[in-house]
Amino acid sequence: MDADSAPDNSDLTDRGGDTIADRIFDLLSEAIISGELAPATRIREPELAAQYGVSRAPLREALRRLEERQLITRTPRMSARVTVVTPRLIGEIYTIREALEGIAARQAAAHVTDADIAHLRGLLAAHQTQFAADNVDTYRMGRSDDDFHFYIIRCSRNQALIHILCDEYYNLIRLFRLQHRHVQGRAHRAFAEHQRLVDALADRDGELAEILMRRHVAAALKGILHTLSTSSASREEL
Amino acid sequence: MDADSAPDNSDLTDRGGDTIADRIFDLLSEAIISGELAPATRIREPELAAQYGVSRAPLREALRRLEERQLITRTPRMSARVTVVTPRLIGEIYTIREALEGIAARQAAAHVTDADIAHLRGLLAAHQTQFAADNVDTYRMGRSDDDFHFYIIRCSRNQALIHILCDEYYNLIRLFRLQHRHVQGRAHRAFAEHQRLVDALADRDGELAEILMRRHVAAALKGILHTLSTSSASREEL
DNA sequence: AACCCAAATATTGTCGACAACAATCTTGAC
DNA sequence: GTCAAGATTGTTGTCGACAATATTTGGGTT
Repeated sequence: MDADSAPDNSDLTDRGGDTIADRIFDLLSEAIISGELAPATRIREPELAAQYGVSRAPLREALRRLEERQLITRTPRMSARVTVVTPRLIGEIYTIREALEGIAARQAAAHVTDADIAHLRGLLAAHQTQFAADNVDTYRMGRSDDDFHFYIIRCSRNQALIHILCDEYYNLIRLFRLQHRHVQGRAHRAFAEHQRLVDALADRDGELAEILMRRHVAAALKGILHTLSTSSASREEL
Repeated sequence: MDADSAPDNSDLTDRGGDTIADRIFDLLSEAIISGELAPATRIREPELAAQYGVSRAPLREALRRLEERQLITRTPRMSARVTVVTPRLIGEIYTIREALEGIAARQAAAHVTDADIAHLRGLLAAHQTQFAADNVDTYRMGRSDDDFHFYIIRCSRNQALIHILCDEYYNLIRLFRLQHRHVQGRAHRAFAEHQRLVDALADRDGELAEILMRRHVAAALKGILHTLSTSSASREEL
């Protein structure tokens, strides 16, 4: 919208490797979860194609994948729109998350290496220093790789679990946080919970890790619902 | 392969409504989970396009969605292949299923209507007569709508759950059953378990329904692993 | 002034064609 | 006879164009 003149396809054509459709998919995913493409934004294919300097064919393939992941919503002959994540959907997802990340934590306890534990402690340390510096009460959700939850999920070595949680549903959670200016004030408690979780993993205590993770997710949802009920009352209906 | 001459696009062009890409997606899904397109089959786009009498553009969009649902596996510049569901993946999926269908059963107990219960009992009756008639020991998994599990999942009224289980993962389970000639001999026990499950739902006992469903799924996995270990030993390595 | 209907515009869905890359076959050398 | 390198075929990825449908604009009516 603001940059319709410069077709910055440098990133697209330069980086050799996979196809344009795949790269556009990645770029659009980023654009959506970063808020560059705001929720409910109408997506006009020629506009986007021109913006990224590509044809509509690979763009449409990317859109089809985004639709499959619920990042955009399409109706047959009308323009697609960036998905608006409703509180109801977020509740459903967190219910699923609680169960699935619990399983992931349990299985992670069975598969973590000492190097994994070291890496997780490193993430915790980084978060702690970030707290001290920023003095901001938000637990910034990392960019895929450096995210705490992502790492634990991947430690489960369960491909299906990794796919559902990391690829399909975390982006929707991010999208929801984006919409609702989610300042929870739960960061310090979450940090403590993370620490205990890593301790359980270090002990290879899968049962405890599952319980802690389930509580952690449930508490996060509770926090979300709280901020939602206090802020949305003045702003909007559910 | 056997029908390269007759472009049976009658189904495609006639049925008005949604787009060709959507219809091809449905047809290909059916073709894959019915075995018409056997696992590991190489998918050549021009061939399929000619077979269905359409262009490659909508076909590729459909393929992208199939890839996203793991029904086909693609590598950037090479032909796609129908996914081969490994025993490992099936184990992962059943672990997820156990948790998620358990939740679905619990939530279904909170939302089922008397009409739903009646419909479920109708399904049970139909299955019973089918047993008596066919005298075959397989619990034929229905075509989406008339399937027992599908119906319960939908009764949960949880959109995200419905999407993951019905849209994304049940097809993979079907695909696995297709590959492994899954004759479990568990049909009668499964039928009894289904009956108790409906009873629990009729009582609106969510807690019990969840437990029963979890056991039911876990038992199914156990049966699969059993047939796998006894048959694959003589046939194939895992 | 508000509302409804028709022309004009814009956008989507689909198609055929071309370039780049992978797979296969042929040919030649050892 | 076998292996390797080059030519050939086949397939994918991408593009621009066209028809069908949705959206917007403008005009007319109550």
